[in-house]
Amino acid sequence: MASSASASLTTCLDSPSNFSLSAQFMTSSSPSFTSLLSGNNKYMDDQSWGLYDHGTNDRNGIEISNFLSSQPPALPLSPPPVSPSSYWAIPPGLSPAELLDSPVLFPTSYRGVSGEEKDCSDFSFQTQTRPPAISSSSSSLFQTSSNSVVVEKSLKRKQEGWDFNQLKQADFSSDQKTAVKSEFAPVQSFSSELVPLQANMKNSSAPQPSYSQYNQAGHYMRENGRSEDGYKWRKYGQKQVKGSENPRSYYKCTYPNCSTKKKVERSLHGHITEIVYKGSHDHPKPLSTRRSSSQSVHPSGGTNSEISDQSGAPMESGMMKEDSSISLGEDDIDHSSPISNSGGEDNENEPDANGWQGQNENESILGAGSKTVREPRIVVQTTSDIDILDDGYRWRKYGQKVVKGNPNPRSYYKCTSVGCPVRKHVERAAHDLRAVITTYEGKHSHDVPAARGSVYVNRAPSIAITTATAPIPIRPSAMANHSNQTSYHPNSLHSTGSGNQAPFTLQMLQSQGSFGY
DNA sequence: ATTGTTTGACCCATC
DNA sequence: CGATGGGTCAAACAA
Repeated sequence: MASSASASLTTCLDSPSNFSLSAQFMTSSSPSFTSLLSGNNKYMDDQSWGLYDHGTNDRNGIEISNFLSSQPPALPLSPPPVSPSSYWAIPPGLSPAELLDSPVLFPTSYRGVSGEEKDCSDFSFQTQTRPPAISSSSSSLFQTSSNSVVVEKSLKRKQEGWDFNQLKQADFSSDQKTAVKSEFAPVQSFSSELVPLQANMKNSSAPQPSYSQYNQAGHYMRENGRSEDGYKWRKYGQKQVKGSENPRSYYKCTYPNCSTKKKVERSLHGHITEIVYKGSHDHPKPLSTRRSSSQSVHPSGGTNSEISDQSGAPMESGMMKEDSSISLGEDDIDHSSPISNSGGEDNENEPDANGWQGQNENESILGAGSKTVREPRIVVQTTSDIDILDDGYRWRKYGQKVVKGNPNPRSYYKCTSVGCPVRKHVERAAHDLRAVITTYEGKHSHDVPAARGSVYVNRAPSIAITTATAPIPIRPSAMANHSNQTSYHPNSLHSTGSGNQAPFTLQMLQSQGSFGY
């Protein structure tokens, strides 16, 4: 395929310390996203990959703190109908789940490859997806003939000690690594299981929640019997795996004849530390009762059962098509969660406790590109070139500090838009100055400012992983395939410098709504 | 009655 | 062949 698809994986990080990597995949040579993700993947070793190229991954010693989850591949192996949204649909797994569900780009959080993982055979992505926002949508783009996709990431949180989220850190401490693996499934949507985490992330600033709050993740997962990745799972076993104090749960998709399974490891605090998907769903996601209200009415006036997919084919009643354009709005986010709160504001002062160096002067615009993460609560990106981190928003630098585990200062930025609580911090990877780790927190309450540049250009292939802690409003079209998962990182969506273009164009992305789809 | 979880036992692959 | 460990089964239990 001659298309270059840049895919961003968004994952939710439990804590600021976590970081996700955003990567843009150049598929000109046609490595499928899946292939890229899969272990053994030669592409991972390929120098073309910015991250690896620069040795920013675990192999190089970079440790990433918590990784919440990844998303499974629940996607149809075949490309969706023509809707742009479908292109952007991301597979589940990379939700981690839904994020991965989406075909093309989806922000998935990349936890980085744990040092344990050798030779990058396992490429781990962690994604925490906020409940709705994290839909993995990259399925189409990443769809490949390959049946196996392994996204694994284990990152050790290296940053600790920041008051910023002691709570999170505490949890993380227990989570030595988090990884998401997707086996056999080309696309996945990140499991929504991550959603809870995101919610928690969102509240990072709030009074420290008890661990029990974190455990509420399970709540999301069980809502209506389905996890946030949109599928319904039945737990059929649990074991204590040797070498890990975290119990591993085994789930099967409850859809008739669907053999998709997933293994979920959770920390003692309930955080998902690893998700491994096996198999791929050959059916649409079941409609969730929760969303049914918003989905009940089709624009055309039809009911769910009458909704047609992009190709005009009738949708199976009771099922939600992967690439449906149903939007996951705020309603999908559980704001009532004890842990959820205004997210963002609380962090304002946190830095102070740790030698925070406030700076209100430097206003910097990190991103010129029109694509940006719209509302990821937390987005961590690791790229080989900081330029690709542009997100289109305007930022004001308000502080800088050196965090534990990384000699490089982390600068802190706040969105300059009035009333917008979004913040992000950027730092060079400890082991590779060429790698930049950007973490977003909060969600933008506004659109991306007029882009200085409409086209985002990657100088080098990179892997971007973004994580969001809080639900991100998603436009209907954007969420098409990943209704519940991760937020997409704009950067990942940007076209790369390669001559091969992805099936979608920037315009398509823009027209698709937030997340630059 | 239905649905989902828990948990000990069993199966099987690997060493 | 036995030990080990991961994965699955299925009865019991809970909501």
